[in-house]
Amino acid sequence: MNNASPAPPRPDSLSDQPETAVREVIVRDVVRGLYEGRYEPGQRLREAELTQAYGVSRGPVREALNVLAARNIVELTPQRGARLRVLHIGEAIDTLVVAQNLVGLAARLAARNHDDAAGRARLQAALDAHAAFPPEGGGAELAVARDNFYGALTAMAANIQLSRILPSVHIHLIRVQFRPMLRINDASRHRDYQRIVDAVFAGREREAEGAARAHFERGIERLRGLQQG
Amino acid sequence: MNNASPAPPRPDSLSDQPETAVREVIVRDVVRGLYEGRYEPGQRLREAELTQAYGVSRGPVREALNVLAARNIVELTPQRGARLRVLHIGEAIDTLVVAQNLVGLAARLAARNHDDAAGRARLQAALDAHAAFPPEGGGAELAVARDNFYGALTAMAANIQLSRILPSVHIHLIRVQFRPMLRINDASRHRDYQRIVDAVFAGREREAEGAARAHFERGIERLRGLQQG
DNA sequence: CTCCTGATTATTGTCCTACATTATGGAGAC
DNA sequence: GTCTCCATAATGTAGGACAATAATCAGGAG
Repeated sequence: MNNASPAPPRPDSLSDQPETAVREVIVRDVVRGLYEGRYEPGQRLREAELTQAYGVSRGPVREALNVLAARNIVELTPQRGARLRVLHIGEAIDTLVVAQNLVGLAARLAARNHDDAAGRARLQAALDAHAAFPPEGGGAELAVARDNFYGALTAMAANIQLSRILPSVHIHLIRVQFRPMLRINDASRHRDYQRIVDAVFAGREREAEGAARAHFERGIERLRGLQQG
Repeated sequence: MNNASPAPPRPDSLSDQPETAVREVIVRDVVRGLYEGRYEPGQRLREAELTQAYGVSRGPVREALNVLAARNIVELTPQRGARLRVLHIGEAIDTLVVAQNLVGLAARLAARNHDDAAGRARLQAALDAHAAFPPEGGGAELAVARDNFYGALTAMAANIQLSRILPSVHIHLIRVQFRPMLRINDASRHRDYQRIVDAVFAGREREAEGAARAHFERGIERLRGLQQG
């Protein structure tokens, strides 16, 4: 059974573990559903509905809800079930502050590994894919492209814990809720990404970290403005 | 039933959610068991054994395992069950690097809130409790005291996401595995903590962050030495 | 009319049993 | 000695049942 094939093709996802389970299917679909608008923050997730919707029994549904709760996507109150988390603005800012640090760290470490050819290729591909979207482009696919960019960046950082934790920050969920207010256009975001990648490829650690932090700083400032005004 | 009593007493834990469930009892006991040596890394966790040990059915046991997997405490392989995670040295270093950044951030934010009286009190109390242990002191209680220190620090940072994520980094699990190699004595750790607290209380953000980062830097260096040697 | 109280209902938390699916280990063939 | 095939063990899921709790609603006291 020693299959010597080099690497299993898994170009899309950040998940390292081969989660075959139904549970993961549900988890993924809920997250994707948030991107696509099928689910929306605040919505209640009743076990009965989910069992019907996915055609599975309550066991896997409950497990999926637990996973989603662990990832802070749903709020789980003991006898009252699950509800898709609603971020108020303060929490969104908190999230961005944490993400700012972690992505900054990722960029710094990635720059340190700037001679990793596979990492460079993946990062460049993710950047190109992100650029391919039209300025008014789609919601869910763009979100996935952004995830892939951050995934490639953290992969190049070669820090397992970082790869594990950063997705759990769920930057994209902020987007789902605050898209109208943030209105960062795709072009400027792409410029930010490009700047990060340039610094990373050149091995300039501090510049890479700074560029990553600067990108988040804008969103933070904008949300802070909304909070006070 | 609108019980107007102000706040339920929960002074010890970082958990904000009132998890009544059996699941959480198991999760907590496994973590504590790791501190106490009842469980050890690499050990397999069979559902049948856990159902017997805790006197519950497979449902809650499986849910607990999922939660533990989400917190990176157990490794869950699709058809082969759960196993308490074994960190090889590289992963331990990765963990400390991430923790270094996050705790540094926490210290900086805490310093920014240095006028928060309640936060100061809690942090001081945690520091005192940590100091109360004898230099050769107990394992599990000391680990809890350390957790409380970081809990108080992040609480004072007043960043919800940080409070949520930092515990999931599970710095303490490194200790469980690498205690013999690390041999940071309690006195020097306490000095580090004291330095952080001093800077925090004085509101010196950069110094607080630097002190926190320096504390982790030692452990990282030590592990790097082990890795190469 | 409002507020409080008690019963009804909906939903979750847990248990139990059963079966499908998949890894693991060993027996036997070559 | 290596390989194939099968028995065993363990997990993944289904489905039904019941207890416990929260939300809801009806009715009565003031």
